[in-house]
Amino acid sequence: MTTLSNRYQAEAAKQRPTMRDVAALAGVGIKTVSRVVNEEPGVSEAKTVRVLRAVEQLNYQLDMAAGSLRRTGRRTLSIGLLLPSVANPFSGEIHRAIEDALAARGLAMFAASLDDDPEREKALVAAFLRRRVDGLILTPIAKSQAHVIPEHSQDLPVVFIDREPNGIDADAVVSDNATGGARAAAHLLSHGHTRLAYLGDRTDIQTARERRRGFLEELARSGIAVSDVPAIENLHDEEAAHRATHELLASRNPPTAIFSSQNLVTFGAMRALKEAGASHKVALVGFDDFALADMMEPGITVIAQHPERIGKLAAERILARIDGDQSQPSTWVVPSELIVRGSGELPPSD
Amino acid sequence: MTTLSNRYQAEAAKQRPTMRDVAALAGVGIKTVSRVVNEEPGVSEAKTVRVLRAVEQLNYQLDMAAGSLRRTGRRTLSIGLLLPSVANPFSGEIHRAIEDALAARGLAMFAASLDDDPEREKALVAAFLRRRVDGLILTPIAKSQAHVIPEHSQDLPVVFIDREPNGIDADAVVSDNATGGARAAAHLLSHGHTRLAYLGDRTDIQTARERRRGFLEELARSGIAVSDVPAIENLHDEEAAHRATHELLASRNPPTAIFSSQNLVTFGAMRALKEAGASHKVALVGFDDFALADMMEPGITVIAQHPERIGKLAAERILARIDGDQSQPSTWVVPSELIVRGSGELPPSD
DNA sequence: CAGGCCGTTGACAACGTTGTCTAACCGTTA
DNA sequence: TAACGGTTAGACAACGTTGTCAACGGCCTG
Repeated sequence: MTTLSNRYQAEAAKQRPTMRDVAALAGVGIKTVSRVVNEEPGVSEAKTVRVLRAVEQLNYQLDMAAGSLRRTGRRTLSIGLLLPSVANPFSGEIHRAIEDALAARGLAMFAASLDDDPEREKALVAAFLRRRVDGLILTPIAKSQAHVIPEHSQDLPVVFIDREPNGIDADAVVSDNATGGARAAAHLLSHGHTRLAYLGDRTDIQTARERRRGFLEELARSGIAVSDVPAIENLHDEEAAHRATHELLASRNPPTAIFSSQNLVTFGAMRALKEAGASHKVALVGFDDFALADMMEPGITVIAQHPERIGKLAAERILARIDGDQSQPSTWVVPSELIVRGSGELPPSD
Repeated sequence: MTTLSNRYQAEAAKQRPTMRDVAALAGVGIKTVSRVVNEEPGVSEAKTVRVLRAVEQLNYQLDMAAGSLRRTGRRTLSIGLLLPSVANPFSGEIHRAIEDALAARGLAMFAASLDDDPEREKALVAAFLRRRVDGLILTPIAKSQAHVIPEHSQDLPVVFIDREPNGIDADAVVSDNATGGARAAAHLLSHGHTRLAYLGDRTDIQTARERRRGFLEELARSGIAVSDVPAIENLHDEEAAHRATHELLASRNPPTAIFSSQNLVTFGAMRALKEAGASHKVALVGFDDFALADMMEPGITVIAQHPERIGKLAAERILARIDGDQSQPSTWVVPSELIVRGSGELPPSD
């Protein structure tokens, strides 16, 4: 029975060849095949050639999973990446920068989207853990990352990106969100604005809170009564931001300058300003750069982040940890940068 | 010696727990643990509870790699995705759509960027094969995919996206590139243009050739002398397209309408038109939609592709193949759509 | 009360690889 | 010639899991 079904399989699907097959064809032991395939030294020229020829002939492909099961350290040469969404251009650039750094080491990347959902964060981390990734790079959203990282994985390298983690002591690579917010405030103030407004993302997102804090603190330092500054939050999509901007413009005492703390919010604000014919009247500074910002009318002044630097740094950190770096975890901050394009330099309209 | 080093390891790094550990703690056999963890039937309520408690207590995580090594069919529950670049928004949307469809089945995705480099295509396909992915979804760039897919992987589900493969008979999901190109031509012709130009991507990219073909064939059908239509190709980035557009506008007999066959090319053309003060004079239709196209002045008319539908279809195909669908491979075509926004409806300027 | 059946359970081998260890072989040297 | 060292080679166990199968106990049936 067993014999029959095995034979059937062998004939029907001609099983994928294993090292044993290669060894048989080359007339050597399987360990010799292993040595050749893994480019280990200590195999004679003659046998190396024979093995390689057999590999070629059978089209043999090493099974890394089987190998890493036995290998000391159990390296799978794969790492897990958890992003807000792979469809998000900012995430995409980080992803690419990480890939470039890790591919050079032969590491493959699992990628997944969290949608800023704490439940997904937990489920996807678990899924990657079950696949025994050598490291984890993630954008946290759950309130705490402590119960997400099982204690037994404490030796698993983890690097957080874009947002700092809570309840776990690990490396993080982030933008200088508060400083960037302050930079936006200072820029608008320097152009004479005194009636400003803040439009921001969900308050459970750490970066949104930081940007708001930096913005408002800078205003306070300059003597603006912060209680009078409209701060409309929890705008998670373009439509919400669009509505909020229209309401702001229609209010009794409309702002002469707006700081939008995230791309989709900036888009919503731009659209509302355009519809209201106020693109050239109300100043706008957005957090995070985007394609075609310079092609708008006026060009959109932004606090640009550097996703490629965030990704590169995160990759360097995870590689260092994988290589055994035991130093104290810490947070790396990638500076943001003001890019002047017109919308942020409009003077107060009255 | 061995005992010593084992004990050392056990104490220093407290090895990740295995089923054996869980079984010992719960006082059951390891097969019972396996059954509980994999939610197989045939385990009494009492033992199930004891096993789950032990799993909890040890923070046990199943090792999927070890499991798939033994499991019949060797499913790894992972699939490989090869895109032009994960940083490319079009690719990102496809990626996301695929992820959404596959995550529901517990499949994880390896993602990698090809950069339209045939060598990378080969290397990355091999890397995914070594990891024994259950399926491969890729955007081909090499001249032939035949030697990329080893014969022994013929039972490996493969779906091509965005471009059709050569030298291998497999499922593909693509946009109607030629029809889209023709649609652009017809649209511009219907607005009275007779002096049109084509700006296109590298000619080794199949979609670029198809878009060009569809565009020119439609012009020919309408009696335009195709030999007089400037077709500037091999524009792979924005800067090249920008230069090409300027040259076009400065030529003796400049076109009154431009068809740009790819996003970066469209951006370059837009920028050149703006600099030349011709945004409202020379009509422009781009292939592929992009964020903020409606916010430009004028809005940019495009032939929109549907990356989310391409991704969804590709995911459905790979799942069907994984589930054993043996039907003849074929190509699914996702229709493109003309989106009218202003730039494509400008009349001939003289 | 014997026999049979069913629901549970766990011992065991096997998946494809790599680490360990011993064997065989070669050429040197005493 | 015997002993030795260095190189090459392969037999074997083990990694953590799942498929197979036999054994157990309880219950029903005749």
